[in-house]
Amino acid sequence: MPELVKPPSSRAARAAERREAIIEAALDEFIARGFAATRLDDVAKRAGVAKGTIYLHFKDKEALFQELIRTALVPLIGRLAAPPPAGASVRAALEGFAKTFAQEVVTTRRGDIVRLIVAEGARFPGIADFYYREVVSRGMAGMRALIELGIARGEIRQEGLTRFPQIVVAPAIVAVIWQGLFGRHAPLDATEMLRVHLDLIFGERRTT
Amino acid sequence: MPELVKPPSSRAARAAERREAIIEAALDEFIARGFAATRLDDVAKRAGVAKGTIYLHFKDKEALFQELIRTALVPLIGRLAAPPPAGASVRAALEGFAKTFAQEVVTTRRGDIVRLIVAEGARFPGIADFYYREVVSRGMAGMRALIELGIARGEIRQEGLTRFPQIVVAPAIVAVIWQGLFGRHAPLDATEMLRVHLDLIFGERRTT
Amino acid sequence: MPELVKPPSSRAARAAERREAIIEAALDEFIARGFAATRLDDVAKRAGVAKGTIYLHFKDKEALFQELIRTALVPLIGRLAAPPPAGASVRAALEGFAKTFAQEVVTTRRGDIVRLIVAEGARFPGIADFYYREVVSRGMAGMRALIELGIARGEIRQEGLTRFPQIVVAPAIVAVIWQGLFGRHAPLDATEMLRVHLDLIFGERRTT
Amino acid sequence: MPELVKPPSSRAARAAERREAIIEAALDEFIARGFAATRLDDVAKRAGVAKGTIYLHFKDKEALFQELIRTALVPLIGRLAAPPPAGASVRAALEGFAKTFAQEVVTTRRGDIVRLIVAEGARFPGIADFYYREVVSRGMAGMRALIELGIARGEIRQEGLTRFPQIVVAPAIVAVIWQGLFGRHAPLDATEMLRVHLDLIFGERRTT
DNA sequence: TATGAATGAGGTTTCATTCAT
DNA sequence: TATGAATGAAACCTCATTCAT
Repeated sequence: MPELVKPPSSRAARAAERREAIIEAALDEFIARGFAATRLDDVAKRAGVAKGTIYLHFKDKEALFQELIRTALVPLIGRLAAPPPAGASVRAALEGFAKTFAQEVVTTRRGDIVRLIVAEGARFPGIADFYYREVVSRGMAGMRALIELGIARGEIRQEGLTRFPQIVVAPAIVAVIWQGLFGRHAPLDATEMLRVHLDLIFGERRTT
Repeated sequence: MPELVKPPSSRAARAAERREAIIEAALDEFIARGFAATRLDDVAKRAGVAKGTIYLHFKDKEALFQELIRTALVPLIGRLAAPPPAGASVRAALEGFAKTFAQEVVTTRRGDIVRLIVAEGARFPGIADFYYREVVSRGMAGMRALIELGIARGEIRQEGLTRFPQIVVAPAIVAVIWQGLFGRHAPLDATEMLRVHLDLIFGERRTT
Repeated sequence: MPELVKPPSSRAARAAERREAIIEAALDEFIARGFAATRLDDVAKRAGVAKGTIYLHFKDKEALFQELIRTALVPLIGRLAAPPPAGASVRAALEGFAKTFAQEVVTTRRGDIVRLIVAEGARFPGIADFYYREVVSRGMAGMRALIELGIARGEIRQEGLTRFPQIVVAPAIVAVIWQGLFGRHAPLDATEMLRVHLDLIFGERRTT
Repeated sequence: MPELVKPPSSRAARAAERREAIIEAALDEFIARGFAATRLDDVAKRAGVAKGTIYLHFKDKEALFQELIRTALVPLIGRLAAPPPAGASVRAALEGFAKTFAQEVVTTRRGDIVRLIVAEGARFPGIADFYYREVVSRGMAGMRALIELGIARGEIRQEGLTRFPQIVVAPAIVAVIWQGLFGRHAPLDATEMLRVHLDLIFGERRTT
């Protein structure tokens, strides 16, 4: 009878749960304070484990941070690699993307994660590299393909965009940063801004 | 001949020089490590003063950081509040701005400062507020005026830009961040990107 | 046989021991140097713990000092609240008190504690208040009751003493202070002095 | 024309004035914070001189403190060595002394000085020695002479007091300490207490 | 003689990491 | 595996003292 409290959890499952709890708690703390100012004590408290337990799962504070960022990126990657245009127009695809981004990234913890990467990335080459490799380069590639499709279909005129997909994404990134820095005093209607930006790329819209 | 060693340096002047040296050194350290991870010991060493001297000029580490950011912003503000288009076209004005930005901000310490603000701003409301008040809101207002002029002159078609001058600036911001995070492995031709972006706004260019 | 090294010491017990050691060491240091001049480094060294350990038990130096004083006072309070006269004469009761005080306070660490409170009390209102509430006011009340009893029984003539029990205690206090300041060069026979003082209050003694 | 501002002050007089100001300021600070916690910066500010000036007059912080105490004691010594009874009764002499003490020491800065000595004396043997030599031993001798006179004249019965003049002074000392520690919450009528004490020594009074 | 900027040793406090239980 | 008391290096900050002016 080794399991008195949580019968259905094997020991391994319990360990995984704890690990999850630590990651979750650490994410909150890192977002709130940044890497250097975060105390593992607080992480442990928030995760409901002892401080030493963190070291059973992660080599040290930096390893926790790095694994954290990687874990946190998975859902983001999922989102981006998700719906290819299928039969719809490129504009529709980008509008969908924009809407999703405005609603599920800019003002949510996903946005916090992006801000965290922007803030700490320069100090953690490993993270910047990983982020570039796993998210940015893929995202840029996908965006470029979409732009090319748009050009091929005549939806997009500006051929130069192919070389700088960043231009298409830039307002979304700026929206995330804006929200973090100035959102409190000068909130930004990200959805509407991204719509205007798509109008700029595709020409004045006729539908919503 | 009362001044034997440093002719024009009165004691007050020397103090001002030291203060300058501290700010300069602190800027470098804060850029390299972020606020929390910067050691005042290192700042002092780099500035060539004793640790205690920092406290003659700044109440504490945070005050140093805040004053630093303010001081560092002055030149940026100067750039932004600079000469309005005068007789030239709006496009020419923005091209000038873009060129200046690409050359004198993105890859220089001015860019580092912007990145520092982006990274630490969320943790220092005072700084974010100050930056918004002194730089961002002014910049946005100036940009909006320029956009309106462009629309009035028929150079710009997209009227929605008036509501979101951020769209015009976004690629420049993204260029700064990109440089900091991925510049090492995937350098970005900011000048060219901004040019493409202006093409998007004004239509394909014919002149440079 | 699960306990090989320190049989009765559970982890909690060991922690309590350390706390005790810190208090003990701190008391010595505070007595020797006063609050401001005491170094926590020395306290840690004397207690045989690391500097950081002190902070596991006490919020900061001041909290250590305050808790210390409180802890140190408990035995003193015990002494004072101790034996009511019972059947014996008031003089006998006071002689017992005086003897105890002269032997167990004036020249012992209990006296050092009293001196410490006298020296630092003004700078720590909390301590002065606590000391007044827990020791002085109770002591005065007890002494007043004793004086009243002495007057009722005809042992004491001077009715005014009821209003100023401090007079009865004053030589004892002065003995403590004298010992601390001049004891080295001009030792004081506290026992004899207190005896003379009781003679003053009760009239020339016939018994010892 | 060397004196532009303060014509009648010679340079030496000005120096003496500054020295006086420093002592005055230092006394206030030492009383308020004790020796270790007093900052020479504050002393300088309060004295209206530069920090360095203190070192022109005193070797270091400790020398300032020691000289201070000596200087501060002069008036006290004057009081004590003052007019012997002349023709009046011993009781009258002691009543005069008690009154003066209650009014001009207990609640004034002279009392603060006494408290300062009591608080710091143990840490400064030089001061305790000096104080003992210059004040206490003389005071005790004077008091003993007075007691002997009282005994010779039949005013005082208790011969043992000769050996412990401290008993006569004790309530005065206790009043000073009480005022410093508990005066705020439980003020003491020192004048009345000393009167009761004299009644104890001389027998119930008939005159004031 | 007077100044006060500068120094740097030294103090308090924090916190990542370890390890006995 | 989990705990959390203990560690001690290292950070921030203070302040007595010095010295060029």
